[in-house]
Amino acid sequence: MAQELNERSQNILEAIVEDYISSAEPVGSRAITKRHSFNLSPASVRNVMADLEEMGFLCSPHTSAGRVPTEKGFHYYIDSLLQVRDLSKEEESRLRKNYRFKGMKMEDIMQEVGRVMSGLSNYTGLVMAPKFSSTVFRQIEFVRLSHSRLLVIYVSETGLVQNKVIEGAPELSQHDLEQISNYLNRELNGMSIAEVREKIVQDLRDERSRYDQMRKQALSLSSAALQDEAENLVFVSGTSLMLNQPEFYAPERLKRIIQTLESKKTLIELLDRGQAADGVQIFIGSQSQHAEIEGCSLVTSNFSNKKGAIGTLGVIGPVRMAYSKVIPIVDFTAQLVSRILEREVE
Amino acid sequence: MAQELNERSQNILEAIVEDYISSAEPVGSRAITKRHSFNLSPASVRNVMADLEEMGFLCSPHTSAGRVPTEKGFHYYIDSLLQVRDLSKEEESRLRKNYRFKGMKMEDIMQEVGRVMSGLSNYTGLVMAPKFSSTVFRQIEFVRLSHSRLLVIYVSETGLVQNKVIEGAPELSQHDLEQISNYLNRELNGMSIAEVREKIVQDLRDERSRYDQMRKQALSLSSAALQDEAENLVFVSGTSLMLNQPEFYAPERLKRIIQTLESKKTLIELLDRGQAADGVQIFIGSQSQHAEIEGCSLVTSNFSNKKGAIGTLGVIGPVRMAYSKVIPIVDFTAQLVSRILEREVE
DNA sequence: TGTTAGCACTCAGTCAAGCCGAGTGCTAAC
DNA sequence: GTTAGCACTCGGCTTGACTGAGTGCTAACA
Repeated sequence: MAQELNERSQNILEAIVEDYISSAEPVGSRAITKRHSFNLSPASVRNVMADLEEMGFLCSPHTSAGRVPTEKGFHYYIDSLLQVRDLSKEEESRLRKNYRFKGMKMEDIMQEVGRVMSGLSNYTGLVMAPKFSSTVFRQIEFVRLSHSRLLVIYVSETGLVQNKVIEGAPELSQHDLEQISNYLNRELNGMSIAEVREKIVQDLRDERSRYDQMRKQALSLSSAALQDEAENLVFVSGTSLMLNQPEFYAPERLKRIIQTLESKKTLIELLDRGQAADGVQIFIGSQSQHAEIEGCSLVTSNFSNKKGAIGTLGVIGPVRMAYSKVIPIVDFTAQLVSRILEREVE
Repeated sequence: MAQELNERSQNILEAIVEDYISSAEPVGSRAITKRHSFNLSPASVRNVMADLEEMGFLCSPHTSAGRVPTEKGFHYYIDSLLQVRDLSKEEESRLRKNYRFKGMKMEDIMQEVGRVMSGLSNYTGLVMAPKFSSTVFRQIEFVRLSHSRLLVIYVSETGLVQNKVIEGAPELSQHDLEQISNYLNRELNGMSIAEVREKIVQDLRDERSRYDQMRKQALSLSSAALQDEAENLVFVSGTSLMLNQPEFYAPERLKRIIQTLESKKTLIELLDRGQAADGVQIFIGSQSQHAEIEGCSLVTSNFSNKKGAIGTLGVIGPVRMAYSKVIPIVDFTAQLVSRILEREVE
């Protein structure tokens, strides 16, 4: 896979990819020699381009139309040619100025992060909040809504609030509920939801719970409340920016993409895959293995706190994405959000 | 405005509007005589069409292109020609089958309502939850997130959960907070948020609060918590369905529309206007007075419970909307949601 | 007097032909 | 190894002819 290219070929491939990124049009040999000063004639560039095409880095949509980088070409560009420099202090602080989180609850922060990332990059922003089960339990409250309906509210350590309605349990009074929540708040303090789930299963098997009525009720309530809880919260910002991309200007395609952004199911799968590894991840085109976002690339990074709550954020756009601009933005934002989760920044 | 039309003109106008709704193409005289059996020749229809055009109900995009209803034409159609029959029992129950709300929390119900409405109508669904200030207070809880940050959670009587982070108040212990929430839960029970706000202002002026420390703290905390709280929750479903409409297939237009659906600000204004009156409201095209959704119509209806919490839901699509199908859907859904708010249906 | 057949006219859309220009590959000279 | 030159390709644009859907007008008809 990691074919060797001599320096000239590398330079020309890089030039083609960058010109294509900014123009969305096939790049011709003359255009290259004009925009970049290689001291080479178009004819020589053509020779190199022919080689690159043979190696599979480029392809031409038709005989007389210049070349377009293939996915392989983009891969090579990203892996070997693209130099992402870290942001300078000034750039960082300029970026940081876009973010205002003071006094925001968790969902709003996630929303806002997506919005800003999208605004800075000019592509669609995605944020997946930490899986609920990976967050650390902070507090649970019960509110009786009606005779048979009970609202359960959990708060995670990071301030993420989840709530759920459960049916049944009409016999418990507000007083009982308070006792139960006090008990649970004491018992479960500092555990992750995943651990809480485990503990509940164990405790329910435990001998003691057969005799301690309150304990038993508490466990079965929280068990019901934790069942099939929506695991993922995904925030999408800047859907309309997809319309800036000329390559998406086909009715059916656009519809599929917008549907995908709307339904969030595919997005969760995509972001989950990004979560497998650390640092900035890049999925180019077909790598994503989702036909509905064919022609899209995804740049993601994880954010987390020390307690193991992991979320993922990123940017989705055309394969022809301005990676050199997007990567530092995603990288920086992920770090920033991690610090927010740790409450080092407010 | 309410011009008189003889029966023949009415029939022809109705036929044109309906043909145009289903085809999105200008309607010609021959097409009319073919699809509907008026026992009239195309030539006679043309005479009538010319009159209708002169009166402003129709217009022709160009000399040889059939006629398209104007907004005025649509108005007349809706006001005088369209007969919306109520749903039959069977239809109702068929519609009802699409909805499953059991065990859902309020936000999810709102989401789901939008989704189903959109799916049934094939247009984009909008739901605006009752203004927070119009909901009835049920319970308030405080959770300390960090030294200086406090999470406030309110639950409304309908089970709507709102939360907010407030800064400051580091001196209050968890015990203090419990006392305060107990106090507030007792004092504010059954009041609407608007009333709560009023009460807080009055009470803070009240002599007693100067001497009662806890009372004072409680009041100032809840005052901070209620300040500039996001009033409106809007749910949009089926954005991608906008792409089904051929008339929106222009880059800039589509972008504006999707942006509008995304930012929600304009939507709130629109839905607020719908809230002014009871029953199904219809805003046709320029009536909405928002250039960014030029060419769109909006069908809305309010839902509410007896305690005065009012929300609005509806459907947005092209002016050329299948009103006869949409209106009963919106109407029925609004009634259904009202009943859910009253907890007559679960 | 209202209805309709007939006719001339208009105009968007389609299709083919032709031109243009951007781009290529090959070859021969430097 | 580089490059100038040249023949060739092919998509995109323009042009013009044609088609068909539709109109308005007029004159004849019931």
